[in-house]
Amino acid sequence: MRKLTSTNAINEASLVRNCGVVYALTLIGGRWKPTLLFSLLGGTMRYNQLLKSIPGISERMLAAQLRELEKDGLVKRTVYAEVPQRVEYELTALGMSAAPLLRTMSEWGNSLRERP
Amino acid sequence: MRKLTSTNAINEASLVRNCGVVYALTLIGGRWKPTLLFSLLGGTMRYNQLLKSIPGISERMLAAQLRELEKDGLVKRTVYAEVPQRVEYELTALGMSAAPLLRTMSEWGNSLRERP
DNA sequence: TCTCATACTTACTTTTTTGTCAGTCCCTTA
DNA sequence: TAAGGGACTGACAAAAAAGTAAGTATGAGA
Repeated sequence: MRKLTSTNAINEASLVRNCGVVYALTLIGGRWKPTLLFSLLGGTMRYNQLLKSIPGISERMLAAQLRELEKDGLVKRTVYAEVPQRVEYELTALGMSAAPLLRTMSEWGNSLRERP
Repeated sequence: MRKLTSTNAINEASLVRNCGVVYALTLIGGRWKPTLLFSLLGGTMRYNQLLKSIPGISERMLAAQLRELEKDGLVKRTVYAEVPQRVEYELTALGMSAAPLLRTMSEWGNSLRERP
């Protein structure tokens, strides 16, 4: 749970306000978010499909990160009135707009990995 | 302190290994790192100068984030044999190479901020 | 010897994030 | 009536990140 009046929260809020990078990090910086975004760049996926395709992720974290991405408008969640239940996740236009950024980050990261 | 055998650490390590984005986030994702990088993009700065120019940062966090940036090769620390002590921080070539990425992130972040 | 400036450390607490795991809800078919 | 699939949720615990405050190191000059 977040404590809005902690120094930590206040510092973070102020950094987010003043810095687009920090704000971007709140959107894509969660433990499993880059992986989720990459998965969804490949197309729409169901909850269980994501769960099985991402090694190590727990249901709680999957649901939590998806909820955040949805709240931030990067991901759209669609429930189909079927049995058994079917819920699909896909990137919104905003989510798609992260693709170039993810690519840039990935390239920069990988280039820094290979060094003496 | 880090506990190398926690599920958390294992998950993180595996994500870092498989994903350049996650690796990039370990380099620039700390609370104060984007701000520090932006400050240092403006040129060499001393410890106290950074401390005073970044509202809210504590000495512990400043020193810690600088040490991480230095360990990762993004920042160079130079000690001058003077009295009183003088320590300067500047970006390395690797640190400079983050500039386009920071700009991209900043633009993406700021563009997402303005929405209905 | 005492104080000063600069640049940190260290020990400890609080806050936040992540992980574990059992339980829920909604129908449907046996 | 029970079992089953799919998609979660909740309570609690562990780990990690961040914050607080006081202390250390160094040599210079009063």
